[in-house]
Amino acid sequence: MSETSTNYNPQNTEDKWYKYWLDNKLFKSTPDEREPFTIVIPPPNVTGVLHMGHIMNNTIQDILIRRARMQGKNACWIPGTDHASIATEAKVVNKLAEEGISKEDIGRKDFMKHAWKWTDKHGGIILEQLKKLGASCDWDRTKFTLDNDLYQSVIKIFTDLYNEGLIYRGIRMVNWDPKAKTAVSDEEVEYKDEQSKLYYVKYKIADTDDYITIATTRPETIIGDTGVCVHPDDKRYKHFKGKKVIIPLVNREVPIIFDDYIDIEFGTGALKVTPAHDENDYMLGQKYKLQIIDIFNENGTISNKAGIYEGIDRFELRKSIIGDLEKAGNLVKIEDYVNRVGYSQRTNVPIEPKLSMQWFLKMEELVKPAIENVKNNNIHFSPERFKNTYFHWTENIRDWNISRQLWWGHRIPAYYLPDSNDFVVAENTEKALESAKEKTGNQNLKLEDLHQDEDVLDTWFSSWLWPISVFNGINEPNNPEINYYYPTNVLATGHDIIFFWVARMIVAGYKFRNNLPFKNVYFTGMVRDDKRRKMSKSLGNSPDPLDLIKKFGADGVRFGMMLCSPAGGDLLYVDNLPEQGRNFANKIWNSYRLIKSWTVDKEIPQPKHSELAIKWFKNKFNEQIQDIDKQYDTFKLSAALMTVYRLFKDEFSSWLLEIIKPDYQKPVDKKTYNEVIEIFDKLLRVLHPFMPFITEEIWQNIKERKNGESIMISEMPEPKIFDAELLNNFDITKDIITQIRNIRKEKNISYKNKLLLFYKDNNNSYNKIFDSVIIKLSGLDKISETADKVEGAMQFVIKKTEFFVPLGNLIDTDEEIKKLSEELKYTKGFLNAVMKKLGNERFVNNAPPQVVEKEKAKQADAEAKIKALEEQIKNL
RNA sequence: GGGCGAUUAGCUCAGUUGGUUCAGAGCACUUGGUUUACACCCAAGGGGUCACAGGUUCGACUCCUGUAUCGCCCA
Repeated sequence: MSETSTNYNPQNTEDKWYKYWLDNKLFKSTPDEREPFTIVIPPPNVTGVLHMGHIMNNTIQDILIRRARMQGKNACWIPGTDHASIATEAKVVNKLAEEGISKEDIGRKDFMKHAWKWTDKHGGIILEQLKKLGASCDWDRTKFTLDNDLYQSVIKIFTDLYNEGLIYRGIRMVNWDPKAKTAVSDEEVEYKDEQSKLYYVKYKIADTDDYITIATTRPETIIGDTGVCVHPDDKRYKHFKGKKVIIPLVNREVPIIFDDYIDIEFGTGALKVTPAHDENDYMLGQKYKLQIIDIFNENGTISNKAGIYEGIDRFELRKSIIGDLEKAGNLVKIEDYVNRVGYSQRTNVPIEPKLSMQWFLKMEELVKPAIENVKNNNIHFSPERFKNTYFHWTENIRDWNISRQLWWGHRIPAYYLPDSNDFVVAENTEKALESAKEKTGNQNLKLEDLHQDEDVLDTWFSSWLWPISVFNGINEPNNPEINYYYPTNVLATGHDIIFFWVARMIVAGYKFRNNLPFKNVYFTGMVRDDKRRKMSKSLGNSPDPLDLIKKFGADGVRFGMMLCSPAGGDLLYVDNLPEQGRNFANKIWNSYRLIKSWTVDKEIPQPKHSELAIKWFKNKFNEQIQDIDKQYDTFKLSAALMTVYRLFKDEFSSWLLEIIKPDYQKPVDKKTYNEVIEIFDKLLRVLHPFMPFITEEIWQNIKERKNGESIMISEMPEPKIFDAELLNNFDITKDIITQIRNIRKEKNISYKNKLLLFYKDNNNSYNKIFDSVIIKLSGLDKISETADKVEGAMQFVIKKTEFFVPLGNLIDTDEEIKKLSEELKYTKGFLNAVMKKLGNERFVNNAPPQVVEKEKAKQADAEAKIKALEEQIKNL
């Protein structure tokens, strides 16, 4: 890009520098003697594409990792993807369906070929997109949860846990997703309030003409009923003791049972019991040994078990069964009713509670260290409030259903013996055969005789190992990489997966490494639109991040994202955020252009104002660096960015550069030039983690750099001691300059007309140190002290000092008196409030001495100011 | 139904252990400005009873109780 271009153009620099970083292997990390700083990426779905949430999340990680790298740590950011069992399999199934193929038709082996083909085609796109954002991952370390070593890790862990007796197989009521045809975990069910109906249906009491009426929201499950339950204390039904009822339509005779589980007030106080399709009914069924009739097929249609309606969809049946019940004379009435319905997060169809054979992991013992080490802050959460949610879940932990009825994933290493439900669990087929021979005593057993479990493991059952398995720490627990990089430093992830992933990783860390997986967890919020809706593809309210990068530059997008994303808080995305980022990039660019446009004259001496301004800025810089460090340490990245932003824009550009800027077409002195380049260099470094591209572009140009040098491996400035009094004096200087600027504006006086400034130092408190700066920025001829009032002058008071700017007949005396009187009135009011406090005995006696001292100081200051103001008014 | 959190300027949010830099920032807004780095800019300015009601305290945005509204999690 031409250096004269007044607008920064990111498209000319971003790809260039990313390639430079890659070519010079600057993202690469190998273990060495330095302190490691490790982040593992929350692996996105391998066939997914970048969305705004990824942008925010990965920007945060990149900022942290780039800063650590510049602080001299061995920074390692591991990228990768996960196989997203349900989501990916669903995509492949859909694609095959378009070709008229079902996965059952082609079988497991061929299906897997298709799935891998799909993965190869779409996989990793998201990682390429992250490069556009500037992500400084060590790409040579890219991992995928189905890579051979990661696959083996999962199988090994399953086997070990099984052998320890922590994994078991059992029939359980699971959340069945009839579309994906798999069980999903409790965490993957989303409950929604739904407007529905409550149907009242009467069941005939066997061998009588009596009826009992039940209320249900799910009339289609009537055909699976194997009992009716009432409360033992319910007077209405006492006489039914020992009786049976006839289930309508199917004419099944089932017992009436009595249990105090029943809520007498709800509906009719009589509950139909369907043990196969409701968790509580199942519990009742077990207790009273009721028959279990599973009326559904895997896809949500009616099975042949009930004997009627076979093949009809569950929701179709709900509609049609009502007519049938009415015809049969069993329908009593229908009421409107709001109830909560569980939906599968993956496929968004209503969950069907279903009994099925699943694999479970016992969690009760495993979770204990995970609770303890968050409680004692070994693992720190930011923001801390997420601990509450975390404890609530971990302290009420339930066994984890780890099997999924899918093919895409880690296949459960359980091998069934011939014609048996008995099985062996082993890491590979050879070992399985060995165990099987042992178990059966049949030495002639062949591999073909064994049948491996058809199901795969929950995707999270591989993700929970991620911080360990990316370093191959499961298969080779003592390899140098895992020993060096683990535990990792920070995990940055959305708070929505605190249970799915974060908690389980902590469990895995302690179980398999006896050590925490990460020291800090930075929970991000959700990216929402201006109406606070979550951004999602289905709503169509999310911009394409790559378009944004094209439009505003990666630096601009990163800046916009970070500026408004407090830890854990939601980010309301609007277009003017990256726009602000782009504008700021442009500001930085123009500061560079300004400095580059100066010609340097070695002969001229450094002006006083430049020397002072640079001295001031260095102190300001150190003060601000201290703040920034504190903000980083507490993960307040938005605040840190804001501090850098204001430091650059306000202090550097608007004050320092304006002071040292040479007059038009005049050269700058060598000393000032060198020093401002040094300052600029440091500012760029502080900015670099947030805006890596523009800072590199300018950093490479402000000085001669060697090939392979880069700002991203330069040293991050560290906070040094600063002179607070000097900073304070400069603030007063700014006040004075602002006052004079206001006078110019008010009286319409051009900067071409030089002014005079007099000050009357009443208490010997005015420090003249920055006078040369005031002269330069206010367009003054000179500043002089005066012992008396100055006639025909604009006046103002700062602290205890009176100032005069003589303007002769331009002065409107009445106007001035009015202005000064207003300030006097305000100051008197202020003093009044202070005096009231000091006059309060209880305040003086009870408040700590330094607070009282402060009030007294306020009093003295206000009194001095009042005196000065009264003086000025008298002058007029 | 249970739990957690929020409510501060038009918008998005800071406000660390109650007391001068505690009423703030950015954006938006208003006014003025082509003083040759930047109009993707500069300078100046307006704007809040800190949701409401009580209480504790010499003193409350900050602590306590209650109310209202909203959000999230769990059942």
